[in-house]
Amino acid sequence: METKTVVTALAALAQDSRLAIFRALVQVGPAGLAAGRISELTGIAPSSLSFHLKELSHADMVSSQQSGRFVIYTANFSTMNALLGFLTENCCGGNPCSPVCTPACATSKEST
Amino acid sequence: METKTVVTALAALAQDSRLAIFRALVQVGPAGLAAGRISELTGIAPSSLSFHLKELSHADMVSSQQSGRFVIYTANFSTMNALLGFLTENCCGGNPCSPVCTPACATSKEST
DNA sequence: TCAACGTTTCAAATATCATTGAAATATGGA
DNA sequence: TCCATATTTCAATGATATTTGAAACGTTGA
Repeated sequence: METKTVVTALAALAQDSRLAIFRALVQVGPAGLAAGRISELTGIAPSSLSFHLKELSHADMVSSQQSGRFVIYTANFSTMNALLGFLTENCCGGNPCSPVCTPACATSKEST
Repeated sequence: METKTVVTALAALAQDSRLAIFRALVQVGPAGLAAGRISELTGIAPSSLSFHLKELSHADMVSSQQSGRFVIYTANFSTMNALLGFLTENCCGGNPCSPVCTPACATSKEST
């Protein structure tokens, strides 16, 4: 995972509305949520929500798929895990300061 | 860990200079680095560095201690771990989507 | 085709952040 | 005490982010 990518991912999460959105999606799991439902749950106005979803999408923290007239958003667990892995990488010069493991969730994949 | 705290921590890391600073501190471990040394390693100008260190410090991502005329900065591993734990919390509604463990490093403590 | 619904785009206003250089502060040694 | 070193503060500038409402877009069902 590149530093630039990590900064983008962190920036995507470093905002009240987006963190709320992302957590809602993480907690609902792979089924995801329609944009309108996210708006209801979080109280974020549709246009503002769309802006933040695009931001999260651009950071690859969420994915979307059209379903009828709904757009379903889901958390990108693989990116989340890559992000978490990056932050603990090379901790203490690579010495085993303590057992480090990569947090994982369903649908996780490889990361660099 | 409160949402507000998490946003602050994420925002602290979501910036090129600060991520570089933090990673340098993570990799050097508990021994830490003097401000001037961080400036050398990262190429960040002293005044800018000081700004970012204050930001990281305010987010409780780093700690500092005076040592002679040097100020030694160290990564706050406990906060980092709390942060990582928060992001994986309640994943998929609390269902065991896969083994989730809290990444850890030396000197880690409790978190909420 | 038409109207309703769900979502996104756009432009403008406001707020916040990052960088710079100069000056200030504090520590240690001659 | 005086000077050099290490770090921080300050003010100003430029750049980015966030929110809002109105309008546009695409999908569905009548």
